Amino acid sequence: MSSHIRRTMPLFPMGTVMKLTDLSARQIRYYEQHHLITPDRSEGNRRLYSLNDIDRLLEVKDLLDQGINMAGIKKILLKDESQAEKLETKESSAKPKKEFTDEELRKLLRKELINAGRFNRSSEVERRFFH
Amino acid sequence: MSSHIRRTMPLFPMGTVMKLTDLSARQIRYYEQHHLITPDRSEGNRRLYSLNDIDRLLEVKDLLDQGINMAGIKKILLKDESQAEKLETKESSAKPKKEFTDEELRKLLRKELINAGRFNRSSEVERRFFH
DNA sequence: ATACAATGTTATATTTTATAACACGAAAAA
DNA sequence: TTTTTCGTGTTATAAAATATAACATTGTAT
Repeated sequence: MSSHIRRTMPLFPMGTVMKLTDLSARQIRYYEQHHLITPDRSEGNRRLYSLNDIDRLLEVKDLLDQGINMAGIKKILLKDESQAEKLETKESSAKPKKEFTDEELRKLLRKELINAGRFNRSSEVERRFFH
Repeated sequence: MSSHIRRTMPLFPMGTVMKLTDLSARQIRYYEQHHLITPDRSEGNRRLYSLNDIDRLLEVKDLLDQGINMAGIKKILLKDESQAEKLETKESSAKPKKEFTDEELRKLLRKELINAGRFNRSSEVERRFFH
């Protein structure tokens, strides 16, 4: 209930997020350009990130480390988001909804990653053996 | 165990701490003058506070709200700290401490900070903001 | 009334962040 | 192979956040 507030509260400036994620400012802003995060702004136009934003950035980093490109990441993360929304509204009207833990969300992600991995495997093979 | 790392990692700049504690920059620096906190510094001399620092600031605030003055607060808070120091030095001399790279420390911290709020009830800040 | 404690306010210097442009290596496309 | 595109680095410039220090203010105790 109030965990939503804590996790969405715009608190952390760029420097803190860079340390927590080991991403460069350039990268973080680039992912924002691609709508993977939408940090709030301070009165003076500085970005303020929430815990959710940082989580998302770490997910993006994971996916990138697995060789998935931005198009794939967008597909995965933004799709998962729309699904979660649908599930939430449906469940909340049906029965007292059960919150997803980050653990469960990550599991969902892994599932989709398998598909993404399959999708990309041939190009990986090409990279390793034909070039 | 590694919660010590998470709670002592210098991460938060002044602005974030002001929001988390509802204290003014003036107040925060004043309490530092009185050695109630000793925040780290960035390469460019900006203060970087840890979760422990923020906890301590909230304690100070509570005590002030109870009408206790700085002298009393110092007595109260610095008393059990000297005890802690004794324990620490005793422990650290007992067994050789394990080496961590900055890289590893951040990774650990990141994990625990992001996942903070699942079982851990040890921190006032976490109780207030991250759970 | 004076002195001190805790905090506010203001001014100035330095650091951090925002924005935008250009650059570059690697991979994809042509 | 040559040309694009992608993801990120780098640099320059402007604005915001922070550091420091001095002086001001309010309340409290002496």
